[in-house]
Amino acid sequence: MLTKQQLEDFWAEAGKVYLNHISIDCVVFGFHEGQMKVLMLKSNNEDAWYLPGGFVRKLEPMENAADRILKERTGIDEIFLQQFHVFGDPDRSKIHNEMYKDMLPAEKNFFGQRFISIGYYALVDFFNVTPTPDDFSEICTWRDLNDLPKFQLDHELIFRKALDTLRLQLNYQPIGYNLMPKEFTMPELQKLYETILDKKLDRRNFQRRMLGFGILNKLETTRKGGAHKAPYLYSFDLKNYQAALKEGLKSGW
Amino acid sequence: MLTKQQLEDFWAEAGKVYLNHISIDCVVFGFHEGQMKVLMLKSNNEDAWYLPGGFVRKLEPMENAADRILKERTGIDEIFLQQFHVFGDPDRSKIHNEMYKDMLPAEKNFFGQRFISIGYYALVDFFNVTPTPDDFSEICTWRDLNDLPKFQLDHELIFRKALDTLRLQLNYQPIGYNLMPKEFTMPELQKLYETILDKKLDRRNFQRRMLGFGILNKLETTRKGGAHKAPYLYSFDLKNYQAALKEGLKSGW
DNA sequence: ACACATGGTGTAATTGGTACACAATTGTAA
DNA sequence: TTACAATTGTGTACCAATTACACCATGTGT
Repeated sequence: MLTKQQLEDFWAEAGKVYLNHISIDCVVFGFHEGQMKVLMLKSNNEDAWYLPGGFVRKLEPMENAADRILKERTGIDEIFLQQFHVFGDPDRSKIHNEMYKDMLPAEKNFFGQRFISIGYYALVDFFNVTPTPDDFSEICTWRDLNDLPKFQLDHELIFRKALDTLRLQLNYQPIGYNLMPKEFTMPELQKLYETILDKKLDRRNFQRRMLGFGILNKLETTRKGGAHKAPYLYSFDLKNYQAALKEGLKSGW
Repeated sequence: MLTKQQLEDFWAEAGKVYLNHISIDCVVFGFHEGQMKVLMLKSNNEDAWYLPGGFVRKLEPMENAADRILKERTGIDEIFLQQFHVFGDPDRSKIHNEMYKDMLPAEKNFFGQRFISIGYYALVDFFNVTPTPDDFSEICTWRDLNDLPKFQLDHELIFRKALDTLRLQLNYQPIGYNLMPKEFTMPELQKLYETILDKKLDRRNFQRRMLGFGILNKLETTRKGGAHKAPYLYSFDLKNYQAALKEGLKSGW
């Protein structure tokens, strides 16, 4: 929760800069050590976590707004973004709306209005991100999908919908390319698919099918260090990948 | 184009009733005599066609707004609606914005602002619809997908995106159920699939696969009248259909 | 040297999709 | 009445894809 002074500092001018009633919420996915992660922020002085978000400048394209918001949270310039759903329930930010209503007169309180929020999901290479809190948060960090905190407002709904969308678009969007690092092993890629699809896949059939798509380059090197046989490294053949996605990766996982 | 008087009558109060910056555009699909149709309106005094649309009341849920708008255009109460994309380009309604700018002072001209439009697609039974013009149109009617007029603003983009979405969701949404009448023949259903997928399908394999899903009831009666063998009539088994859609109709069309 | 966990490759059995052939039904024209 | 054209209903052989599993290779710890 903000003090009255903060509220005035931040938002006295907000209504002049940003479009009223419109907000953006982003679900940023990363993948690290075989686990899917989502970027979240923890409210100042509250045990409530929320998704990176913000507002749209009066003349700014939607995509630019999402880019700008995520550049501030991650440090990344060109980020893979997809609009996936609009969250427009009139009561979705009721708690937020009422939180500050006694501090500021309604016409000065940007937070007091109804917001229709456009949901974007983002896919990033985990190692490129520098999580950076915003003005209302003390922590910005990756959270494991198996260990999620309590969400603020309707942000759990937004997150779930993003994950569902990811699952449905797995064969039509360059999801592997954007979530994996430049070089990766086949078991690592399989883990990503298993997490998104939420089911086990057969190791051998997965490998054969993936290679069959013709979208991977097998590298000379192997990943040393594990206590077992060193797996080969692969990279995506971006050109072939994008060509294959146009038709959809013909596959019923 | 409206007169100044009309503009004042309609929109003097609009800013008090509707959310600023937010609009809804709907792509209403119907199916009749083997052809896909889309519901469109023709502007008063202009050769420009547009999609049914409207605005959201200050405290109204988005879905209710879309329902309300379509009830006015079609007469139908409970309509199958799916949100599919947001159109937020700052210049998307430039023509519209400037059309009335000299008639009314900016603060009174609801049309003068930037609109972020939420796109919904709707699926209706052709026979249940009574196309009804709105205040800015002289004609409201079905247009064949093979004979589309010139679109106003970015409405062609919206229409295309809706059709693409329909294609992608064919195995996950009750598209057949909502577009076909209660009783229909197999060739009629096949025509629908062929239109949405934009390709020919094998008659015999289509029939076998459809029946294999277990989502159709074969009726006793046949459709007489054609100059050929009378085809059987079918109806959807809604319960099985919805159960099957949860998993997605496993099929690569 | 050996066990063990993991990665890489091959193969047989099954399933599912494709491409047809052929019979049945209906209205029309000779 | 009969032949015919157009369309629907059903079956089947072939090919491709998926699944389930076997076996070998490689690196680490004992």
